[in-house]
Amino acid sequence: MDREQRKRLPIFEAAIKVFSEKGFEKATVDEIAERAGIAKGTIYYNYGSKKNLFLSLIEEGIERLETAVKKEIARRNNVRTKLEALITVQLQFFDDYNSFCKVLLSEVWGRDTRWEEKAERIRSGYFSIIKDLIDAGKVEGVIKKELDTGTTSSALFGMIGIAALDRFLFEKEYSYEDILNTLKSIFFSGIEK
Amino acid sequence: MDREQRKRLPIFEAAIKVFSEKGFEKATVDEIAERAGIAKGTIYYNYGSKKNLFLSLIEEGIERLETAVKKEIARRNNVRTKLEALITVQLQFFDDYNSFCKVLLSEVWGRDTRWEEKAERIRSGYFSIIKDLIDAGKVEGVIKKELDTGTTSSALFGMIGIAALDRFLFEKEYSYEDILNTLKSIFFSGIEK
Amino acid sequence: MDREQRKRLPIFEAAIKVFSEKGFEKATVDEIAERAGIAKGTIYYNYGSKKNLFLSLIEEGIERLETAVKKEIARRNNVRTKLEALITVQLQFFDDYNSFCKVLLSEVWGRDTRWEEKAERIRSGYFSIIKDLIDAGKVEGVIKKELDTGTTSSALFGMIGIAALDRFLFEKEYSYEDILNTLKSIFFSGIEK
Amino acid sequence: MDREQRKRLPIFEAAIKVFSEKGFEKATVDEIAERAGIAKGTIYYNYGSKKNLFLSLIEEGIERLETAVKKEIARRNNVRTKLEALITVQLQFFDDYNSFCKVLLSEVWGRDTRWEEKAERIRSGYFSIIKDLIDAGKVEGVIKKELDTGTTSSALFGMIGIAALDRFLFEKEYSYEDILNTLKSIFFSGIEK
DNA sequence: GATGAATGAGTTTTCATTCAT
DNA sequence: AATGAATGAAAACTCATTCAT
Repeated sequence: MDREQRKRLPIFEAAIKVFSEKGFEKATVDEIAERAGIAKGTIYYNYGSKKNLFLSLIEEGIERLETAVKKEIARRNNVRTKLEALITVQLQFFDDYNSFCKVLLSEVWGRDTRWEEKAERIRSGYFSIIKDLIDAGKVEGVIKKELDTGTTSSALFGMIGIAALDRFLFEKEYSYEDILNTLKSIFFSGIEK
Repeated sequence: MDREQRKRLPIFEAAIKVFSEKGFEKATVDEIAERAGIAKGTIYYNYGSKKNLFLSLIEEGIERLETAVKKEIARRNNVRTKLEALITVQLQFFDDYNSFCKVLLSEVWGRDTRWEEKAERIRSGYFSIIKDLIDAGKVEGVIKKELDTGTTSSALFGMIGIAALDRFLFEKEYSYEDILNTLKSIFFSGIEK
Repeated sequence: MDREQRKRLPIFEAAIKVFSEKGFEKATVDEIAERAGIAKGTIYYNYGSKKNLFLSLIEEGIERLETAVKKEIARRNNVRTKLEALITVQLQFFDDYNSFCKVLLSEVWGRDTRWEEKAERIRSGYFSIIKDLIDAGKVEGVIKKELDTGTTSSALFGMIGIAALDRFLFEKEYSYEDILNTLKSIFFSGIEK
Repeated sequence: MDREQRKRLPIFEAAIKVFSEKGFEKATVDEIAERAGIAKGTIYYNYGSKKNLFLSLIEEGIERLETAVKKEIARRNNVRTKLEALITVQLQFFDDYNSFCKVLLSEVWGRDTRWEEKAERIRSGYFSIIKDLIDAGKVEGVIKKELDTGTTSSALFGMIGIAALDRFLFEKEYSYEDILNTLKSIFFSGIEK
């Protein structure tokens, strides 16, 4: 860990927690500083502004997701297994970082103008991975050509995300395996017998 | 329109706009009042608090969605067509009120503790409609029994919601028909050929 | 009871309660109206303003005290028994209307400029009764001439008032007789054996 | 004066003035800040709330009174002179800080529930000093045993307080010596010849 | 006479940001 | 590099008062 990280890391972790619990607006820099055990000024020294701290967080989070997804995808050699891997990794990510994902969904997907280009870049960056897979599947002939690629991609992201959040946040008990199998089953072959 | 509505309606409409544009926290009562063309005190006289105004909005919105969905469902006589109707109505609703739905998703589905019981009641109220249909389908034998009902319901809600928002908010051009058909196709028979 | 009183009385009683519980500033016209079971406008129709309602209350209260005191004083024929009567009546009054007296002490005696002439007239009106008795006592030769009349009067008012309030408001149990005897004993012959 | 005091002191002094002139409710944090020559936020940074600022003031004031009283009491060796000292110090205190005392009387003694425990602790703290002296006097045999201790204590506090305030606030001219002697004379040997 | 919906000036409080140390 | 006291703009909310009905 380099010198810069020594201060940045505790801030990062405290920020995730506070933003998750309170949402962007309700979270205060004071509380983040206190939980990180550093002075408020230090946050401004390192990140410049609350907004920028938040964006760094989101960026870092999505990067980790992207990295994990891309790594797993690279290890498979057909669209079907690549998509299965994507679902598994994304679900796992939502499970591991569900409070972060809550923020992601409500603050980044929920808004449009507020986070401007940066949020938009983050969003479309991840989506293009899915889109590329869908398109590849059409070319390979394993995915129905009549499906709209954009809709299919966001539908996949949405079904995993909302289902995951709903399970992880609102239900006390749930079977991770059941969720995963249900999602795969629906996405690949639909609900009908 | 009775007397009570004379002042309440303009507040309602202004509130929807402002909350949609800014989100709950960023929206100010001052702006809502100004846009409604009434004094700020009038909002407090009628709604008691900003939070309560927002909740009334959400409640009214979900009620309209529920009413529309239930009405269409009642007119069909099997699970497949009922679910098709639900998808159609929900997509239509997201199309008609997309800025309202953005708030809905980010403020009500995005948070847990913040809106407490009322938001929770609203959320689970709508979900139980979907769950009942899924369960009925399993009984009828047209839906795979191995699917987890809860996951299936939230997956459906999520795929429609996120796809709709993504299309309606971020894309300039989109085909409503394509989105609808894609969603139905995925949900009922999956993406695979 | 004449027509005017039919509306004024319930307002009066509700006002006493609310002002006593909350103090002048914290008391709201809304609450007074609600407790009186009439519309807010009616209070303004009858009293013109919150301040005026309050002042009417104080005036009426002091008038009752003055009347009771004067009546008892008139029935005695020497300063000693007149003063004893005054102490008894004032203590009784503070016991009967202790919440009203709390307001009296804190809002009228506690302030100077706020209630201006009217409060001042009320205050000095009651004080002059005591002063006259003290002076008469000096002339009669039963009261020490070296005592400052003004100081003696306010000291008497203060010892009764504060003692009464302290007993009636802060102590659960107290003996009315003990308080009365203690006050008389101190005022007439001091604490020393 | 340490660093903390550099900003706290001007706030303190401005607050005393404003609260004394207006009373707690009518006083505004805006005015206190303006008179202290600092920003409004600084008051909240240092005291947290208007209520807390007020309470700190009262606490500090009573502490000074208590300290002064205790110091003088300790220097005397019998109840009579101790009580004389108490009367002198309290009267002096009311003379020096009469505007502060006005607030003290109306906001702390006038209310019950509003300032809750803290105000109650302040009140009973001071009263127990007087009570202890009275009880000691009874034991010593110099004070009449038939007097109720509680009533005697509050009567003493009340006669000094109300007399002082009445003189210092409402009369243009008064003799400090006359007031002091009159109070002592009444309290120890009563008004009668 | 009585009402109560509407008002808007005025208050407390919060908090991101700055900057002297 | 790091700090944290100070700031001030902005926001939610209150409530005495008015006035059309």
